[in-house]
Amino acid sequence: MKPRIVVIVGPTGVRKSDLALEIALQAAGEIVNADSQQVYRHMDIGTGKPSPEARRAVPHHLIDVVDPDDEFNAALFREAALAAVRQIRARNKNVIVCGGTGLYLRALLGGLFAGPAKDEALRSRLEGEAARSGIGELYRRLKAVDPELARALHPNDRQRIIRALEVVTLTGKKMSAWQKEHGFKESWCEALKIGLDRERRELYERINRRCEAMFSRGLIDEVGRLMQRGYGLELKPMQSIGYRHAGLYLRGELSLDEALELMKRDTRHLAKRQLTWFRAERDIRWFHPERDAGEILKSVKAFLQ
RNA sequence: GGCCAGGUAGCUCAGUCGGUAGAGCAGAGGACUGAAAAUCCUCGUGUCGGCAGUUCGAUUCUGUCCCUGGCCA
Repeated sequence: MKPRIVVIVGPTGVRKSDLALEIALQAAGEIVNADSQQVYRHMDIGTGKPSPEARRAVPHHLIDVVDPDDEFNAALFREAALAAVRQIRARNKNVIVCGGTGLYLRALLGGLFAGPAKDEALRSRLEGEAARSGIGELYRRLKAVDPELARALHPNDRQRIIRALEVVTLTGKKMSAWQKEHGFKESWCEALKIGLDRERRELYERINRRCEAMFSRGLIDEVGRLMQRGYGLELKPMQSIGYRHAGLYLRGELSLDEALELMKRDTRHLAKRQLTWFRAERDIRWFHPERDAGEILKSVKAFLQ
């Protein structure tokens, strides 16, 4: 019989973490983080990690598991998250997955096709070509080797075009074929997916205030400390929301106020993309984080027995 | 009080040598299989400040009034 796990998703700032904590306390659970930024050590304020008190009250997994200059991605996430799930279940506790990174959640619940990891050398070669002859050239090549995927991608989507070329050259098999075979079908659990959302105005208000709070709690200093440790602004997690803005401020390219306003805007945009992702998933049950708190707990308990 | 510059999309502004208007940002919607807090796509009708005049026709010209900013009193 497949294990039952509770999954809490939603846009940034909606109040997922508090609710996950509440559920974990009430349902003898432990939390598995599914946020692509909270995995990094030393990045606390800007990623909105749960507080030390919360982490003391309930074990949180997949937080602070890699350094900012370590490689991390959806596949590594899946592996580590599955290991955490095994541990939790060995302890006879319930698994509460909580996070806003749609791809990570999908990778965890449905798997990824067994394609190759990224090949730095190949990628930079393709990047170089794109820079020289334009991404259109790479798109044309993709169209020749994998017309089906090319049709699904926009000619400007350089990231996906390069990944698709990487997959064919490394495996000799079209990415569209990999995808069709796989289809995220590696389901190993039965998930109760709880989506959290609230009125857009209110969500954006919360995001704005949260960004302000992050600034006043010392986001700029946190970024300064990361740089002192030798983590440059070019690193992937240092380019995430809040960190890149603080970096631009520290380099004198933005005023404090501009940095804050841009961070708010980019966070709002992120929330919207997250909502687009999760709305497309048909098996999510949507709730309001406060108004429906009682109902959520009830359905979680019923689901877990 | 006088002079000057403005009042056009939620914001900043462009424009129409008279044929009822368009960019950026904001915002909305969407895509997403090892970079995902990333990457990418789509979406712009609003008494063109009010009233009157000239005109076949005014947001565009004229007059007047109102508002905003600056300078001078």
